[in-house]
Amino acid sequence: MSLEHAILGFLNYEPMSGYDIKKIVDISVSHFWPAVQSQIYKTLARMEKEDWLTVETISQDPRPPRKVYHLTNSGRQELFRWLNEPQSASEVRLAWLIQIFFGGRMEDAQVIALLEHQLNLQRKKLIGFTSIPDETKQDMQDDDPRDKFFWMLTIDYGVSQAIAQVKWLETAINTIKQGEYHLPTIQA
Amino acid sequence: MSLEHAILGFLNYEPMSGYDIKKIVDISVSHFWPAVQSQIYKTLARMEKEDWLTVETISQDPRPPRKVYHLTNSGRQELFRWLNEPQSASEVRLAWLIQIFFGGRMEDAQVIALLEHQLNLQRKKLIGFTSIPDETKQDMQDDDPRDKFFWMLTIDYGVSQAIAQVKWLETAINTIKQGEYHLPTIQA
DNA sequence: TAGTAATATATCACTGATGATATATACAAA
DNA sequence: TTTGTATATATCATCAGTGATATATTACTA
Repeated sequence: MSLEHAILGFLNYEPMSGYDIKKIVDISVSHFWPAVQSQIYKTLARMEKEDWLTVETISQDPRPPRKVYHLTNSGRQELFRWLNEPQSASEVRLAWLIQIFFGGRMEDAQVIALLEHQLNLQRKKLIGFTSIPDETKQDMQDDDPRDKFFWMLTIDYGVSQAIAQVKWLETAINTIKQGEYHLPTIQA
Repeated sequence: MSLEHAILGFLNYEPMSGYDIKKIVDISVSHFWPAVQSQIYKTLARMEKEDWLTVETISQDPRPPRKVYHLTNSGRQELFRWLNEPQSASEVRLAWLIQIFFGGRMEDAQVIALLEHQLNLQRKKLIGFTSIPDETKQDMQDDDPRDKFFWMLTIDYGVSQAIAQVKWLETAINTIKQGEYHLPTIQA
């Protein structure tokens, strides 16, 4: 239910339409909290019922009217209540790792192919991350430098996790290629 | 929909009841694909309808009968079809990172508290990971060494991701404490 | 002796998220 | 000229997953 709170956070910057929110979600938080359009619209409707938002309908005939959402005091309160609430463990679902888990029943070559596929995906992700700042430099010109700092911090998180994953994938591939079925050394 | 395929994988080891599957999921794949009991039972029922499984009902009156599920040829085919299918990007949803994203609208102390909370969670996770092999050593005695190798590989993945996260959290906390709002250096 | 953990399954309301479809206009590029 | 993209919203079937509740016995333990 954190999409609600992400939306509260964005509307705390400035009033926006569902369309605006979809765009900003895509370029900012989507790498750790994706949201499709239908989910955003449904959530906005629910939030309005909860009196966290008010709608300002700006008709622009004959185009569909812009429904610009504004944060209410109640909504702002809910945002800051939630920002103080420690969140429990992060949710992760890795279908590809289920495949690796059952790698014992596959040929080496097949497992390696799956790992190399993930390696490609992670490398592409890394390229995507490093290109985000350039793409959005224009939009971020007038942003608060403190807001910008935390934005960049979340990108840095994605980068560091992707790098760790690339390294793990490379090691795993090499271990299998060398035919060394020693248990990987676990050290914290 | 990968719970289905995880179940196919486990039943490929040997026939099991829903109860057995719940137990083995908890100690093996739950750190990257958690499943509650109701979800497992619902999925088993669906899989039986799809003819991927057959049920052998072993009555043990007056206790509820054990419904032992067996993989069919069709189910085994589906398992190996899926094991060959490259999976797309991994799903991640990190509510706490949404909070950090909006850290610009919080006091430093508050953001640091949130980061330290995550640091604790990750450190506990690491301790949990390193203790898994001891806990399950008995159960794994008679396991295939190749199966065991890939099991340990997935644990190693969790460990490496957790270590990377701990390092990132420590760095982020220090950066904020030093009041240095320089953008973190992104380097791939 | 009372409590609780383990064994084993069944079912249901709910919700977050997905994916598809629909409508309608303006404008730029091929 | 047609195709695609951007603007902007609406709705719906479907599903995976959660959480709660229910039943019923055995066996251990405080």
